[in-house]
Amino acid sequence: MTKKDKLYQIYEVALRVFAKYGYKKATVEDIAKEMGMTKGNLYLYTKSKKDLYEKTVAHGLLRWQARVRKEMEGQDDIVKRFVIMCTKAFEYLSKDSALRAVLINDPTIFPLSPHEDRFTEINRASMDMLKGILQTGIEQGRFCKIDVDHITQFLFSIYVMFIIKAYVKPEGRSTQAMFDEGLGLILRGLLKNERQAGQPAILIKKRR
Amino acid sequence: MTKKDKLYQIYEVALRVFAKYGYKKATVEDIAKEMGMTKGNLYLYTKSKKDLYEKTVAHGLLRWQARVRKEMEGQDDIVKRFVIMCTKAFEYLSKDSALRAVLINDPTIFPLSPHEDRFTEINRASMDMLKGILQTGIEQGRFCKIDVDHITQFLFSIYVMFIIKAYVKPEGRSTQAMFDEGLGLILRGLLKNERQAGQPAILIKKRR
DNA sequence: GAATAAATAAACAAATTGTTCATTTATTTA
DNA sequence: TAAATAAATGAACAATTTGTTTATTTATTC
Repeated sequence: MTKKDKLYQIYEVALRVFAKYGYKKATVEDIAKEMGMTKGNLYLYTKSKKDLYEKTVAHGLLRWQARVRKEMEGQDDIVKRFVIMCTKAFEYLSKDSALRAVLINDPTIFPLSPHEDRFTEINRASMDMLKGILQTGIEQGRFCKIDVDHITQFLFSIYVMFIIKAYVKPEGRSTQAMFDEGLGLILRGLLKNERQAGQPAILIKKRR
Repeated sequence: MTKKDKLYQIYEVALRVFAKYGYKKATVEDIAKEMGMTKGNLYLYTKSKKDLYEKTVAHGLLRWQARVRKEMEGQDDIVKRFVIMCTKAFEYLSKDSALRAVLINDPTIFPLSPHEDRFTEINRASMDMLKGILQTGIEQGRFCKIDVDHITQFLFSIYVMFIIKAYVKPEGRSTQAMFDEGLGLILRGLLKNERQAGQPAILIKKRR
């Protein structure tokens, strides 16, 4: 087994342990035990507890990102790609309970203010993905000619807000409907008037 | 507020904290904070962390017992009392998630072997309750003339086994059916042949 | 079988946590 | 009101836990 594989395995295990106990109450021995090794050995793979935590969270965020990327690949219609990206990115945390728990325990992972973001690289990549879609949408004449950079920032901010409202500090059950309606509104703002061109309007799948 | 009330409040809070973190990861400061006091002050009410834990668990067990007692009071038919006692005692933990979590985290609280039992006083009282019902059942000619002491031990042992199987180390979903069928069987063994006397047979409510 | 890598267990320092105590703040009683 | 009692605090201390390092052993590779 290569060192990369082992690290992957460690991050998976560590994510579960941090999810279960939270950063403070989780010990490196908890993680080592769960890995079936001694903590001394675990330190061959990591610099410190803090470092292990940050790497573990990054691992979780990257998996989230990769999952969304993969879901999008199937689609070549750029508008549908946009919708899939939004919906899949939003619903992901409902299925990854470990990462969700870690996020609830440490909301600073996904802050509203970019200057407080410890995972700028990862989130920049997400924004680039979004930006790319907006750009090709415009090139293909499907989206209006918007200010791509600012709209990317705008949409990503909304996305972060939704994640916080839905998973990190959940209040009611209305967030889902809010998301569906909000996405519909944004899409209408984004789309060139395809309805007038006789094409059928894009519809967003509503959930129950 | 009297000292008894404060202690009651402390045990309630401590039970929740021990349920959330487990004995090892819970700190007396966690409990003090949740109580809105300093740990120094908490030590005015308790001898040590271990002592607080044991008292807290005892508190939880006594509430369980009291709840069952109260449920029984409504009934004066001794056979129905018996059935209510069994079913309510068994289903209680499904509603007390805090005590259940503490039990899962520390199975030694409710051991199969009486000589490992740290809460003999409480469990003795439960057995006395059971014994009393058997005795009056016999006196009223509803139950067979069984060896009350040994049958009390026997039934209590089965009860402990069921609690472990259903809540402490749950395996499948069949425990509920097992309980219903088992109770039916035991009741038939216990009852004097009322069916031959023309009386309607006692029926146990089956759950879904 | 030498050389390298991976794992261990013990050791140590730093941090946390259990426990005590002198002092302050609040409450009761005279 | 003032003395007396009780309740709460926060700092201090000791004991334990935990993060981190290192010398040594075990496994793998060449």
